[in-house]
Amino acid sequence: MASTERTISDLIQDMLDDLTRAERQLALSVLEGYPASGLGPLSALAKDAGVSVPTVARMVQKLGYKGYPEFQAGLREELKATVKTPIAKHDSWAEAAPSGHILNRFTEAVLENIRHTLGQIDPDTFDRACDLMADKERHIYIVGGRITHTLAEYFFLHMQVVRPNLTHVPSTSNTWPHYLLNAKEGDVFVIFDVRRYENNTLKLAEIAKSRGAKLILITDQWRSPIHQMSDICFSNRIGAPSAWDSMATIMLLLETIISAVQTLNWSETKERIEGLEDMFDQTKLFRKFT
Amino acid sequence: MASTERTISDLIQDMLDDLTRAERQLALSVLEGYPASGLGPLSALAKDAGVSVPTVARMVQKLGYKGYPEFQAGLREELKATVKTPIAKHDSWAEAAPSGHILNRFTEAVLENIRHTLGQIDPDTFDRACDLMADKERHIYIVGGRITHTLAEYFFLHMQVVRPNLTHVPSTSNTWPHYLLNAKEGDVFVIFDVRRYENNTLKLAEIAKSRGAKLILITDQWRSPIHQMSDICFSNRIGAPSAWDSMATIMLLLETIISAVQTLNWSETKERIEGLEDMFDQTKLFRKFT
DNA sequence: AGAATTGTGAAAATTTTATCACAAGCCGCA
DNA sequence: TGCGGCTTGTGATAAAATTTTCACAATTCT
Repeated sequence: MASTERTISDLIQDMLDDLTRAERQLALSVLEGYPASGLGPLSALAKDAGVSVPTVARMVQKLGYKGYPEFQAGLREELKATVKTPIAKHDSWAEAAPSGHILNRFTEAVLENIRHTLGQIDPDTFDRACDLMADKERHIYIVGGRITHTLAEYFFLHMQVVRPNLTHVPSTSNTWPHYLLNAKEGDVFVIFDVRRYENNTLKLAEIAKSRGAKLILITDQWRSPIHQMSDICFSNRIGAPSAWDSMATIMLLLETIISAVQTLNWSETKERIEGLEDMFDQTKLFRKFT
Repeated sequence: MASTERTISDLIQDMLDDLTRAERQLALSVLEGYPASGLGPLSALAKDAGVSVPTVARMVQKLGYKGYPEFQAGLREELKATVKTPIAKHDSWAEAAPSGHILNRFTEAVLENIRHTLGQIDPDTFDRACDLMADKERHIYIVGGRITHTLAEYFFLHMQVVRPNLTHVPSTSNTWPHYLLNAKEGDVFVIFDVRRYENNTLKLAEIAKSRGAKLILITDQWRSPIHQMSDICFSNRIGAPSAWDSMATIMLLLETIISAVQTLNWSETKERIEGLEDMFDQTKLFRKFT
């Protein structure tokens, strides 16, 4: 490389703060498909980023290039240089950090968790679970424990938009017996229980089961004892280089479920979502869609 | 042309034997600086390979492309795909599910998010942030918004064990002005703000800043407006095939931070953890671990 | 309301591509 | 050696695409 070690990507990143809306939109688009997106025609890039052609032209000059072709030449130069590096292997995620840095170690572990967890999920079971949760006739109770109640809440928050008829039950609270009074046959309990498994939650599961409810369990690889009575059980690998376990994989699973359920109920929940979005939409950050 | 696994490089190599002298010369030149050399102007490539312009034009058509631009488009396409980590290209994560299944689509998107996000984190910044959060002299305020308050709570929950002196402030609540009364110079605000950015949170950040606090912002790729006044900013890619964004990447980041901070304070953390464990054991909240 | 930013549409300048006819070069073969 | 057949380069040119720039309107921000 002729000039310096600084890549165009770095250059753009540093400028990111001083850019205006459209420019940032463009910059992010360039970084998004880096470097391929910058190697096509200018007009294609503009359309891709959702900005106008002149914006791209102005931006390129702001970056210090005389014109778009020169900018492209820079990208190609860089590309040629990186391919030469034998490091093409991706053993480091935070590329700027040494491979032993916690950023890389942790990420590596979580990815391994994801691979393991997803590899074990039976899609039919998954679909069945989603069907259950999409069924608006059934009331859904979402039960979280000491650590998992934040996950439960997150799940609740989103499911609330997708469908009516659900309740968030913190198993740590002592009010949960009241909720159970209303539980009826066919209702669904989505129960979070990871180590150390909580007695409260177990009790709650037992009672719910005895009342004829369906139990969907979200647990770890060692499986909460609840799994013996649960109808559907998702076990997630949660190990991490930390004093605690990682819930990131569970988060991924939850979001996937939300997405699936939302799709199942799409026609009916679309309006709910749009209404909500409108209510919360205060930002002018994005161009209006036309 | 789109769906097959065959790269243009393969295609060229296979043809290599049937080519004439000038064509082979060209082909080798393309492979030499693959793919950068093919992404410049046709004339540059010709000169590079030491062949004439028409030779390149003829060759490209021999490869089955309608013209040089189309050939370039193919290269770019390929480049875009290669940039995806081998791990992310794995098209079936839930191996039993078809590759179009939401389980695979969502997972792939999240992995791509992780790759992007981690790739942009500067490890020095990360370390600096962790140092700040490990400093027990500073009081730490953790601020979440409408969606992110669950993340904030999760973060709070764990940081609480690692160190004293921290407060969880839900920006949605109207009680937060009270918290600010106590904020003093040198304190740290960890602020969560993803689209759609919340005015409450922005106001809170402004006031905190004006009182001399350090601001650590956790936001999305578009960056909350708060980033202009923040001392440290982590931007996470959060796009997903869903009506909502995915917080899984943020979760990963948070857990990594927790792990790093915990390591910094280990001697003290250890005792706190043990104390906590004892307390929970005594109250029999958990089943015995065997 | 005024300033800054951005998009529109278009036209002009430039570059790039595609092609052509033809000469020059290379090769095997008699 | 010299002859055809094929390949390749030259130089020129037409066609196409791309870049660059402009003025002005729309918009967003302050």
